[in-house]
Amino acid sequence: MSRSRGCPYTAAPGRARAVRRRARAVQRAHASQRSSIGERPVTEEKSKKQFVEDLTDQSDDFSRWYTEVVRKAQLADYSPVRGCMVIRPYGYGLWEHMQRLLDARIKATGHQNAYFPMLIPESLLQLEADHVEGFAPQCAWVTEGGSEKLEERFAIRPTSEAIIGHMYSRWIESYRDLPVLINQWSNAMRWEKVTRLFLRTAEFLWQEGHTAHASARECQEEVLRMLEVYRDFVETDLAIPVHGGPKSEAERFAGAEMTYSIEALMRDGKALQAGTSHNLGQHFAKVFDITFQDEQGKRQHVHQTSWGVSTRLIGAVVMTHGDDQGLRLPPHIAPVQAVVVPIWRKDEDRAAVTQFVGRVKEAVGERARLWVDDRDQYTPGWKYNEHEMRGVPVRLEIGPRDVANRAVMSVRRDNRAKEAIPIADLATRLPVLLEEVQRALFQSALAFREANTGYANSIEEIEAHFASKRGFVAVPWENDPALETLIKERTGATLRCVPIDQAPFEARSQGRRVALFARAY
RNA sequence: CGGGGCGUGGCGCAGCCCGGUAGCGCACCUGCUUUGGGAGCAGGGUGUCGGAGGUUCAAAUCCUCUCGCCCCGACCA
Repeated sequence: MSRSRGCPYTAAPGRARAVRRRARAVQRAHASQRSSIGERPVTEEKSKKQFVEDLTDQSDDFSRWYTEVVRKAQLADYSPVRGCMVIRPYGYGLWEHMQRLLDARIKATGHQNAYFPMLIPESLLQLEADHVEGFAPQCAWVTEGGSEKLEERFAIRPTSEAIIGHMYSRWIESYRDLPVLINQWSNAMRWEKVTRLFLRTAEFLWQEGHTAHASARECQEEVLRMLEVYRDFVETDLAIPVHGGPKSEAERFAGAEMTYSIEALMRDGKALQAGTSHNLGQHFAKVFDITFQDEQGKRQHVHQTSWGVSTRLIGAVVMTHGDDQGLRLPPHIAPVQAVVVPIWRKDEDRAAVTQFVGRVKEAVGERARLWVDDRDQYTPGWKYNEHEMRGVPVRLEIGPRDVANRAVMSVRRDNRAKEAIPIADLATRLPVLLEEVQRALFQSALAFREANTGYANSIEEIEAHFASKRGFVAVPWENDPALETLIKERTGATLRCVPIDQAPFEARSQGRRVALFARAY
């Protein structure tokens, strides 16, 4: 038969089975005081079998769990350059699906893709004072070309407002040129002191949208439109519930008039900013001289927005859905949606199973991203663990018994529910099953967030909450920078955003608008 | 950027205190038996001990510097 070689996501050599008993024991001792918010009550009941043996439990050391799972599932690896990472095919596959789904939404809202250069002259960066103050310390600089020292050094883009502002000033003359709605998919670099795979790396991949509008009203509409695009994308395709809304002045993007974000809650109870949308007002228009003639022939500065999400979203997926057995990937972005594990004992079985697997592939066709794991050197049990660790949403076991029944045994990754699916039903049942997994992941993340959202009316109550717990705390809020600073000093929690959708808090807020506070990544 | 920890075959580690021919498990290769929750036996290959200097007859081991990773804090997307 034709072996399904060339699956880009094939696992490499397995991992050591030896459990580091001693090391684990030490870790547990150290971790026992830790907040156990990320721990599900049932985890203790692992009864007889540890399905995946060599992964640190989330409740033992969440950071360690994260790093291990990212590397063992082969999402990414460290590079020789400090703070940079190599995104491996399985991780890049996630990114490609995110790109595909988000790009479609960006285009559907009228934007076009373009590409601006990575090198930004220092003089351009310096034009906007807040902007340069925010980013200069984080810039990597190019000072030489070949063997010649450059007259002016270039920053490797930390973000592209400057270069894009420069170009827009040349492209925009009339109100008829507006709005300009451009997005770019690119890399960016920020010289970070502390880095974590995906969450904060020196170089990262992202998209950055940059738009210019004739009016402030239109500009603000764009800001909120894109925030909503992000919310919908992250909730629908990544199955991560988020709160979206404006940030405080303290958390604002360098050079922006107002910053909006979507905020997600990770399983260790820390918040993660998953996307941002900025109203840049006319700051950049003024310093880059981006003007247009309006219908009355009057010269005006444009109003601008910028918005972005990055490969950090991969980290968000890992930390929102992952459990002690490894990743749990949302089917919409899973590089492999269903893995087929063939099983046989005798040669006759093998032939029959192989033939049946071929029919299964045919039946599924393009309805799901299927991979037949027919690698000979691993046992079925080994493959089960491997694919669970890598988060494949559905496993299809096919052995002699299934061939006899003309069915496959499906097992969901999220809850291990088993179901025999007759081959005749597979084409319709599998896509539905994948949608069920997608929804279940969202629901469980939502339930987790609700269980980890508190409510506080005073600094004392906020302190009391963070003394023993993590998660979000909703606080009735009217812009109060002093209180915000106090909360940060006393609890380490920052104002994540003031949710636009206040419905989840109404029951307890008595009509008062709340802001969300949390310790954050 | 401060405090702590760790760098030894592909991975996980022992050896370091007390200097003396570099080891174990897994993985990998070959063969046979296996395959419904990380298979078994037999044989085999694998190391500039993170890097640079120093001390010494001799350094994985002692000293100095340096690079990287992890954790906790401060700072920032």
